[in-house]
Order: sequence, then C-alpha cells, then structure tokens
Amino acid sequence: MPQQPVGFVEAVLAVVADIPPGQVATYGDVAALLGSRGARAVGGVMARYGSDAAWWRVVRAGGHPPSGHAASARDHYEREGTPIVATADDDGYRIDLSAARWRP
DNA sequence: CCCCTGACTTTAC
DNA sequence: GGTAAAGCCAGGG
Repeated sequence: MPQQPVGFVEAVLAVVADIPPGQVATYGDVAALLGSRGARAVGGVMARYGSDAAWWRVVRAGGHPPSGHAASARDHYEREGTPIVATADDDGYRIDLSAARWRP
C-alpha cells in the first residue's frame, strides 16, 4: 500500500508522536510500523530531527536508552512515570519492556 | 553510481 | 552474562 510521498523523517516523527507517555517503542518496532526494517535509519532520523521529538520514548531492543543519552532520557522517564529498572550497567538502568513497550 | 557512516537487530559462540 | 559477525535501511559525499 504505497503511501503518499511522505519523507521517511516525517513518518518516523509521526510514529514517535503516537507513542503515549509512560510507554516506549523499540527502533525495530518503529521501523516495522513504517513498513521497513531500517532500525538504524530510525536512529539516524532521531539524531538529526529528534531535537523536536520524544526521542526518549524510542529505545533499543534490549531496553537500553540511546547511546550517550541515558542520563537525559532517564529524567524524562521518571517524569512521565515510565517503568525502568536499575542496573549495574554504565547507563545505570534499562527500560522494563515487559510493561513499557507500546503496542499499537 | 559507488562507498561510508550510523541514537540498530539478531543469531551464534 | 559477555563479545563477534553479518544483515538491514536511509542519507550524504
């Protein structure tokens, strides 16, 4: 179902905007919703246009926050009540995908 | 058109 | 629980 010529960036931002507070989606899930498997492409969009999007609601498959942005993301999670789990990793925590993963 | 990079995923050892 | 390798997609030079 070929959609209208919408930029990949706009599509990603739209999905991220659809993620309700307190929940998160993995890069792979976002890509899947777009009909693609470019999880990395999604990350690239966030890196460039994520400044105006809820990038913290998009995490990796393992529940870890974006590379180099764990501290900032953690503040948003606690503020929105996103279920996270403390770990001994460098990030110091991870997302509880079992409860926070967004299901459309 | 070719090559490289990247806020990734998955499988295998 | 870890690391290693290959696979995938989009953007930029």
